[in-house]
Amino acid sequence: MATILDVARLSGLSKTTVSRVINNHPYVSEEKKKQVLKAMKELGYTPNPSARRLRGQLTTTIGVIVPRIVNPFFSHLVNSIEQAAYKKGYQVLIFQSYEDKEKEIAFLNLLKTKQVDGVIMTSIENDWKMIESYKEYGPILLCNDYVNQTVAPMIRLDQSKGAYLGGKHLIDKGHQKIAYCTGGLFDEEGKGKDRNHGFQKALHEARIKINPKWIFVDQHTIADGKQVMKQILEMDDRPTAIFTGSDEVAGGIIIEAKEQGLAIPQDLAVVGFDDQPIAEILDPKLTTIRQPVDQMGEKSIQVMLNILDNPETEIKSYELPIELIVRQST
Amino acid sequence: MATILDVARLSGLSKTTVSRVINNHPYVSEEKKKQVLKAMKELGYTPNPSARRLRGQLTTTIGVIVPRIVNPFFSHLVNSIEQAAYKKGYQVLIFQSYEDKEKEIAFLNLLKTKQVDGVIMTSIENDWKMIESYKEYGPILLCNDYVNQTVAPMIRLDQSKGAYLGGKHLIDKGHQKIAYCTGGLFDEEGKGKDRNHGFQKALHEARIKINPKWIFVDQHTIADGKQVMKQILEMDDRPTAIFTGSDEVAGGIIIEAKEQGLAIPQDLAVVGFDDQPIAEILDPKLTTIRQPVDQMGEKSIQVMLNILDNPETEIKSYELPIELIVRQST
DNA sequence: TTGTAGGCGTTATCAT
DNA sequence: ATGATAACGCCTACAA
Repeated sequence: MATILDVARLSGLSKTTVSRVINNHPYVSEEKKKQVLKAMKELGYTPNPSARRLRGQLTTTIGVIVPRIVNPFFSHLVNSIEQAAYKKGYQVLIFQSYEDKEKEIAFLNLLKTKQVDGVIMTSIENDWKMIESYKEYGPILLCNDYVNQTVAPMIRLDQSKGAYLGGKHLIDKGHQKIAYCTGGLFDEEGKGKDRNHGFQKALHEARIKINPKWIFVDQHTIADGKQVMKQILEMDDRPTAIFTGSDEVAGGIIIEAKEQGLAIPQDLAVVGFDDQPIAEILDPKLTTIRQPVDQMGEKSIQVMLNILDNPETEIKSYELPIELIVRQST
Repeated sequence: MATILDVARLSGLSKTTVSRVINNHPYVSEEKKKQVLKAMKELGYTPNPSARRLRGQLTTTIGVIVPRIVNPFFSHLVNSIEQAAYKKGYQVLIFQSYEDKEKEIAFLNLLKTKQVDGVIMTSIENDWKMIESYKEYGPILLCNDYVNQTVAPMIRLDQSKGAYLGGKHLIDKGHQKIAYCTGGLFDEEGKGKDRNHGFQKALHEARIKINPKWIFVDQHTIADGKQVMKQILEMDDRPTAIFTGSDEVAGGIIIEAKEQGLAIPQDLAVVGFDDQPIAEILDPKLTTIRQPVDQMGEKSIQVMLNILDNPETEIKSYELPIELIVRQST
């Protein structure tokens, strides 16, 4: 592996001059610059990022933490972040936390050791206090997931509004018996509480009481959705509509419902969340809440680079529009 | 950021001793070991990977190149690779080439500069000759995509057989007018040629002539599939079945066909490729060729670590089983 | 069993 | 405009 010294030797100049050329510093004559460039090419020279980082340079790398990349919502989010970063000359390091606290911390350590200039977290596993302690090593930005106070720059969606829109839509369609399905819990304080609030608000406004039997928590996958549908089928008193926390769960519900001979939306209206590709693939096509993934990525990078450039930037929270997409499942 | 020197000072010992503790070397008394561990914890010390890499250590990091992570096939493949790597204490660096030659090379440079111990390529954009020149810096393993000679360890599937199975299945179902849809070209030598061969073989055996009008090249997405279906509908002489290069394209075809009032499989039988989650979501469920993603990841890591451990290992190619999954779309 | 010193490749500082 | 040198944090001969 060729080093800067090799280039220096071959071009008959000093390491310093070579370094100047590499980094586009001034005070290098055109002539010597050419010599250096030629030597670099001849040797197939590539600067060693480890040495650069060790030397304390910016890494032009941003870390992104997602729970799991196989979740289409996150793979699209990562993609949009990466695209935006690339345009600005930044690389992206993708890391899956698998919803594991320790893995999350392990990744945050990259910030400490200057492997990345900043970290974008699309989900939070540890307590914020734990994560906060890493802020001194570099900016941490929250995209998608968020905490309550504005303790870090956040790119967020009004999840509460999203759930409200979904619930309201079902009510407007004449439903009174509405089930609810979340990836989190139905606690006052747990994961997914904002969506819970929004949903509750919609029902409350219409003076509809929530039936606890129709609340399903910790549901994530297509398989989970099928399971939920099976449970519903066994009930004496069944809901006529269901609001879910993800398009995938909604998909599972629809598939299983059809399998069991139910008609969607006549026998059961279904609302998803995310507007993933699957929403248009399902038959009937899924009514869902659209999360503006591309904008989220774009904005995250914009804010992150801004902070990197100007560390004194005020910490702000940005809210992106979330909207209801009505299709055939309601 | 605390360094090894800080730990040494706090524990009243030398850098060497601290290093020994970090790396679990022998010849450290229990007592001093405890002191060191205590100091490390107190300072929140994390070794700096850049310094380690610069020093020429193994990085316990493996790079994976995929064309695009939003493609579910690749996100699942990456996932399985990462899972397998994690079990062995390795990290995975994910990189998207976006089917761009330069980006691919940029990533291969990480090998040169010892950022990763080895690279797993799930797709190849540049000529093999170009890529081969990076082999001197570390092992390059081909997983999924492959070249013709055994010039590198390869984990591959018999794509030709897969396409043959798909074509044969349609023929067995009584079809004579079979269309073909590929993500590559229909050349003798281009991308996707193995599948082309397999498909051609199946038809050839049944003495069916291929109708060039029914060949669609460079098709990748759901939108592409819809487009293909539209083209078919405009034909006077329509195929009664279609074999596609991906479940997504197949999905687009099915969605559009239903939209236009065609019945699947009565009016058009459809075979996909990959057996992605979407295959079971589609209605009717998709008959497709299953690629054993989990096994591919597992095997790739196994072979990679083996080579890392023992660089003289013979270069071999491993073939994993590919199979036809019959569902409702045929 | 423990410590000293040198070097990995780079860039910033300070000469010249 | 160019060059010598120190320093980033770590590991490992070598010495004690």
